[in-house]
Amino acid sequence: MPEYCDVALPVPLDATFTYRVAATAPVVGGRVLVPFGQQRMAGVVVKLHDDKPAVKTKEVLEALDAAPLLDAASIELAEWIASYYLAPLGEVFRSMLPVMAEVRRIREYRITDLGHTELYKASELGSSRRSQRTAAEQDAEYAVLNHLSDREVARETALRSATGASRTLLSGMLRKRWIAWQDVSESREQRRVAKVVVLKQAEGKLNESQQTIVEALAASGGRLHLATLHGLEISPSLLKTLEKRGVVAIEEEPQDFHLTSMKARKRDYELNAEQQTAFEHVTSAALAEKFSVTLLYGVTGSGKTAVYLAAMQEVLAAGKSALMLVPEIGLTPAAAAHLYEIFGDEVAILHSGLTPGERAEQWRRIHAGGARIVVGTRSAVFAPVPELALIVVDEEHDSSYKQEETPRYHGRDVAVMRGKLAGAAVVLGSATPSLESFHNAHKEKYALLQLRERVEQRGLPGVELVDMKAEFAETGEDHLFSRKLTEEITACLARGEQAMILLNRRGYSAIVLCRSCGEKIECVNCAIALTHHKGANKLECHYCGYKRPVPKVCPKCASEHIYFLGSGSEKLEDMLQAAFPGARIGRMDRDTIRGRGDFERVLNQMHAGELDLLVGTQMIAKGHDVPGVTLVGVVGADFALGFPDFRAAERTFQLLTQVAGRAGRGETPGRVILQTFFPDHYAIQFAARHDYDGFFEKEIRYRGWMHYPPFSALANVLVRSDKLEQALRWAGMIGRWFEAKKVKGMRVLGPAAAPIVRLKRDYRYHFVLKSDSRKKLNDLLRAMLAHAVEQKVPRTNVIVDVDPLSLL
DNA sequence: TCTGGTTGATGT
DNA sequence: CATCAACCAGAA
Repeated sequence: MPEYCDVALPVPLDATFTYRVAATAPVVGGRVLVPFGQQRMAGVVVKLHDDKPAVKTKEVLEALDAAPLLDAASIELAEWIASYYLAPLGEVFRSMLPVMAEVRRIREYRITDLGHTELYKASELGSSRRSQRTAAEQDAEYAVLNHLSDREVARETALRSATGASRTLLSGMLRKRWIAWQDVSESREQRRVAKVVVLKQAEGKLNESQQTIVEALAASGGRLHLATLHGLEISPSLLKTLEKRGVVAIEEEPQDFHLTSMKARKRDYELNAEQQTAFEHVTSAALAEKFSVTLLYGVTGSGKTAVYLAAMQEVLAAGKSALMLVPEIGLTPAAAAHLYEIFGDEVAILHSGLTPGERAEQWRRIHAGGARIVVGTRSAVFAPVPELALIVVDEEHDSSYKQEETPRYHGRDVAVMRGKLAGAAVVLGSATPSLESFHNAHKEKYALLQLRERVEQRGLPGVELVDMKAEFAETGEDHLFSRKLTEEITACLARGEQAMILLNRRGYSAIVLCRSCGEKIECVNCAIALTHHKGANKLECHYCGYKRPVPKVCPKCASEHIYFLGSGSEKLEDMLQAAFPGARIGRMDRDTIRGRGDFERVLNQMHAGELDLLVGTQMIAKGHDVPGVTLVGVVGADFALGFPDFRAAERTFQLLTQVAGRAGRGETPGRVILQTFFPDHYAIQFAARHDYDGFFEKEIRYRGWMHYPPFSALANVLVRSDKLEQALRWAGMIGRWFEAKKVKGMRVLGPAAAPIVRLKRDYRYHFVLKSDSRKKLNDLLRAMLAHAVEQKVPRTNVIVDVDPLSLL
């Protein structure tokens, strides 16, 4: 047995740690519980060896897995992510393995000699007070000392509930050395147990109802879940009696992971000619047992999902596995129900609503081979399915695939790398492919499949542009919706049809302004104007969540002339209700949709025809068919075009195309009224014509001129500190280092104030790096981080974002 | 990231 | 001289 193991721990350190192997043998790709500083942590073993390290080693406390959780390809994938995105390996594993959370954090306290002395002194001296500490505080401390003096140790949770001591109080006592603590965290078998009734002997006299139970048990092989028997309306006392007589026994067994006992029921999709071609291509790629990437570019409503599902059925039938990634909001309970219907218990659905425990349970089930079809959001790309043949990334352009915290990976790109390592087919699908993916298809790095027709020969909706500048000039009034849109909504309602209205901004009004002194009311933590939320009667920061009451007078000059400018979805709803008093209006934005259930509920109301109008933010644009919607109004979706972001045009085009695609999903053709302040902008023009190819041609040329992706590798380096002076100093220091480096083929822009210069109390400065070579970029970033750490900048205060989607 | 030790400011 | 937050180093 090797003597040492190298362990990747979930801390922001670019290193693995070497431990001595103890009695239980760790395995590469399995977890171990190890002491780390004062704490215990679970980490992943990446190497077993006999090289005595230079540093002193501690011993592994416990090997948590007898068999690897991660195979060689998964470890390689993790290492690729760590290297590509410059993230610590241990943090990558934490994202990959929900079972990393299966450690129960326990801290035990005990009283020290000093603490005993203090307690003794207190009893001797009675109530005398030695210091200015409050009596209440002193009493609380003695309560803790008394509690601890009665026993060897006490767990933190027990101690605190028994004495009511706060965390601050305990840390104060630790400083005075009256008490001491120890981390005794242990692995926790997260598995739920189920009670099972086992038939022991069927002989003997039984009454009728007892006989029923025994027969039921015998019929199902002598074992039945208690829950199943309860379902048959059998009284608990009856079972008790049988148990006492030794006829049955009630045992506990690890909960079976099957959430449903539905069998996969193959469904025949009716595919049109284009879909059929795509289906055949995807299926043969998936069963070819070699790596390939296909971009499935199909207009909204062309039936991409049917192609994926049909291909996944073939994969399943061939005894292999498939993964499907969907954007954050894409997994409604109805969609899940449909998946269960066709894949039965072969599908695992990983949505954002799962608790860590449920997530771990699903992970184990997949790992054990219990589900060969996995559908989920970003992190589902790591699902440990055996014999992976196909990975589908639906809506591959969607920004929710980018993780905005370490490790800052892109789910689509990880999917491609995983496909490469596993020798699987990867299918990227979208009606508005990202520039990167379409470019790759052009260069024939990816195969390209197109679906040009909507299913059932439905046409794409006609789009009419309304120039809001002209509208204002003509009416002399600043209305949220134009005369044209009002007219169309009126007509739509009169026909008894439904409409969706998009305003891509939350809240009531965007800015609160004092007319006297010009003061904008900003967040206390961020350099951001607060948004007025009328319903909640609060001003809210959309970045850090800070809330404050609506002021009656200006906080700066006490003037009463406070104005509310700009409009959000909340105001739009109000205005529409005022303009169309009879209409039933629903709203969909982060303020009205709290859980997945809310999303589903509003969608159902739309389907049932209980709503006439649905207003909302981009949430309403994301791929859900409501056949009754014949009109889509875009009140505001082009704000981004006013900002200096090289992806603004792409994002706006995608949003407009997606939302326009919501119209005319049923029999009746749809119509789109697109209000804009930039009627001549190419993103608007091409979106209005449903001309993705035209947009791509124009945008790709711009990217080329400007050396932006996909023609360069991009990274954003953000330096942050809660002290302005320190942020500036660190940014300056790193800036000078970049300056001195001057790598050929690399451009470093900055340091510059980040677009949001203060966010969540931190001051932020950033650099944008462009490179003609991925390797050069990666090397430079690596060297920069090493330099920053050397210069004592904490690792977490320099954030490297490779392939950033936004430069915030 | 978390923790503990050191240090310098604040205060009795 | 005690107390406390701010700063920093180290984790195997």
